[in-house]
Amino acid sequence: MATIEDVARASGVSKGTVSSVFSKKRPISKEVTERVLAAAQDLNYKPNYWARSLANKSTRIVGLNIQGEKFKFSQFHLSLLNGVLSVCYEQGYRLLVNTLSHTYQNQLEHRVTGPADGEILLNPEIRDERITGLLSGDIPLVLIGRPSAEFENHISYVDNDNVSMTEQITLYLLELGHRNFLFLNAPADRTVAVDRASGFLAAVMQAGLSQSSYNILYKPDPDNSSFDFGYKTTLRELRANPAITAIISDTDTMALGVYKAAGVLGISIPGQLSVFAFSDDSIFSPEFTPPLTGVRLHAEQLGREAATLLIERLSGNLKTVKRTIVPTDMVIRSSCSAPITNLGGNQS
Amino acid sequence: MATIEDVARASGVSKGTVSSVFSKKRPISKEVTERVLAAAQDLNYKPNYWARSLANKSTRIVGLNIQGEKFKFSQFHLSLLNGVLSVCYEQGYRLLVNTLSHTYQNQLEHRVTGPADGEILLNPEIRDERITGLLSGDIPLVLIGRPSAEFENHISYVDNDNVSMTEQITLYLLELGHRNFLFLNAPADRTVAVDRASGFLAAVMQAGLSQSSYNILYKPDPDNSSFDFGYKTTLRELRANPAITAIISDTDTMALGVYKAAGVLGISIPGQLSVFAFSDDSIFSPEFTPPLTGVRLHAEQLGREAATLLIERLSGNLKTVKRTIVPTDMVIRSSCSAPITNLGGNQS
DNA sequence: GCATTTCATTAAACCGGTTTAATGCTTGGA
DNA sequence: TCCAAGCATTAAACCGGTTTAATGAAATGC
Repeated sequence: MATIEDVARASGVSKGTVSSVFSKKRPISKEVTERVLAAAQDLNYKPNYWARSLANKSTRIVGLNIQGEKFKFSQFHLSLLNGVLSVCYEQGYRLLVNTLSHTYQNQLEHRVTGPADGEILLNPEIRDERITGLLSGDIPLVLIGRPSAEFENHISYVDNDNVSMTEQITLYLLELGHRNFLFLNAPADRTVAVDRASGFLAAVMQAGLSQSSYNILYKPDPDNSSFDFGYKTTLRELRANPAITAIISDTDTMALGVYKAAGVLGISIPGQLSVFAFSDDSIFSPEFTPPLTGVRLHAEQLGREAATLLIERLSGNLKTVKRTIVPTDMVIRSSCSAPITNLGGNQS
Repeated sequence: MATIEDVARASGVSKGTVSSVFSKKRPISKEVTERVLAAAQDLNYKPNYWARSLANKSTRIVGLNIQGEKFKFSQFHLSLLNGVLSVCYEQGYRLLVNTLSHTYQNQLEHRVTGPADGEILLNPEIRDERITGLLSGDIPLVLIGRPSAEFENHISYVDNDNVSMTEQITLYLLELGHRNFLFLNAPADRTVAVDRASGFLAAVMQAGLSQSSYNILYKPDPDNSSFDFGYKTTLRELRANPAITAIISDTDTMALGVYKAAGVLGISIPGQLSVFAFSDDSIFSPEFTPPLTGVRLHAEQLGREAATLLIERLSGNLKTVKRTIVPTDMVIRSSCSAPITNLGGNQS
């Protein structure tokens, strides 16, 4: 590949001039510009990305940091990614997906500064090593999801209002008459799970429910299939406690597992069991049988906002820490209804 | 951020030595290594990615080239991406998603060499400018999907056997007794659409069907929603020609649109209309009502193979052009059956 | 008409690493 | 004991761009 030196020589000017022609950072006479461009064309020259990045101290690359171990993109991430990408597209940024195993990254010969100008970090955990790691390299950082309290005032983030949202949807189910809940929550170490649990608890406490009338279970591991978790857990819990009339599920995929379990058990939705799901972002949930009631998190907008926030910061327009709350909205379809009144009394 | 120079000074050795300690490319005495590492720790030093890439002429970044304009990831791409990422993860490569508008990239000041060591190119079109562009920069290239004939022997690619696959599924529908088809194909400028069309045509010709008994329509634009296209087109075509008994649809999302249209028209699936879909990779299609019959393309494996091929090439183990065919398999569920025998005769 | 400003251009330094060729020191063999 | 080989280390060149300070020519002011 031809270098700037070659072009300079071929067009009889200095490196600096060629540089200016390409970067347009300094005026060059029309005549010289044309001569340089012609030579560049001849030699099929393009400025080298890395040399330029090194000198400019900027790459126009945004990093997407997903948790390391064998991560799989889900429906939710898909929308989120589309949001991030659309902003990158508009702003001329490339997106780098960080996918390196911890063992790889911890090897001495692979420990380097990130190639990106800034990072978007997904699914923050309670004490997230990634945050401290990135913070020490002082590259701009935006989270999607709330960080743990210690960082809350030091990092920009984008999130839904998980606490009050969950409180509201629980109230909705309570008003329908439900008194026995199974809450299939996100993995326990993630802040989103904590927030949803506290919103849920606020509502059930307010309604004066006893501890025995609800059960919060956490998806064991991000690697596990949501569908399987929904299916198996529902099967087990519903057998153990037939009094349950409402299940709140982490995602629509998980809800599908709940549907399947209900089918196996011969339990009708919503007649005998109401199902509610977060993350109603897939095109499929309206087509469930029955159509799924849930809350739309607007993953795409979350992605857009996060990318916008980060790029704002990178371009120097934003100095302070900023928090963006993306509103959610409930979409009521047909998977939740009043429970069949059980005249035989409440067993625990 | 501390540089290698700082560390060298602090530990009383030369830059070269520090470099060797970190890159492990040359032995350094244990004593010196420890001294350097201690100094690096003190200064919170990490080698600079860009500088290293520049000197090494390698970035360990794989590029994913999606077509430029306002691309949205679909369910299919999701699986594909997961496949690519899993290989990157194992091999210590980062993934860069190329998302720059053409207008941006064509600006002189933004025309640079790619930051990636190699590229995976998605959805090749008949005469794909991206291919010639990348080829001239002679960076290694792997396609997912068949390139047009001119490149077929010059580029490695991964693909399904679209022609014979489509022929087979058409034969399957023919054997069920269908004689009037609507084929909702991928966008016309993509090679996959050409291949599927020719497989379809081979089967219907073989069966001696006249031109009036089938209709191939192409999704107008990659930006359009598959769901909407499936819905609106089915509505229109089925009204115009009620003789149609089978619809072959590009994706499961599109099939969902077909379902919806059938619902609106009061047409039962599979009783009055059989629906078949490519790309049965989503977790949702088994849960359609009725469960969708389709062909699994194994998008994740396509992604894995492509990434593997590319990385093999990058590490120098592979010199020649290679072609990988990922087998497909039909998953027969309940959306296709024999058409209701129409004793009233065939209208065109 | 002369001093001054403006302007395009350039040589050299710089970004932060890696690598080559040279250096001096220790080993090993005869 | 002497010379060759092996070894860790270093100074300097290099990767391919950008940028600063200096230069000389043209344009401007009075």
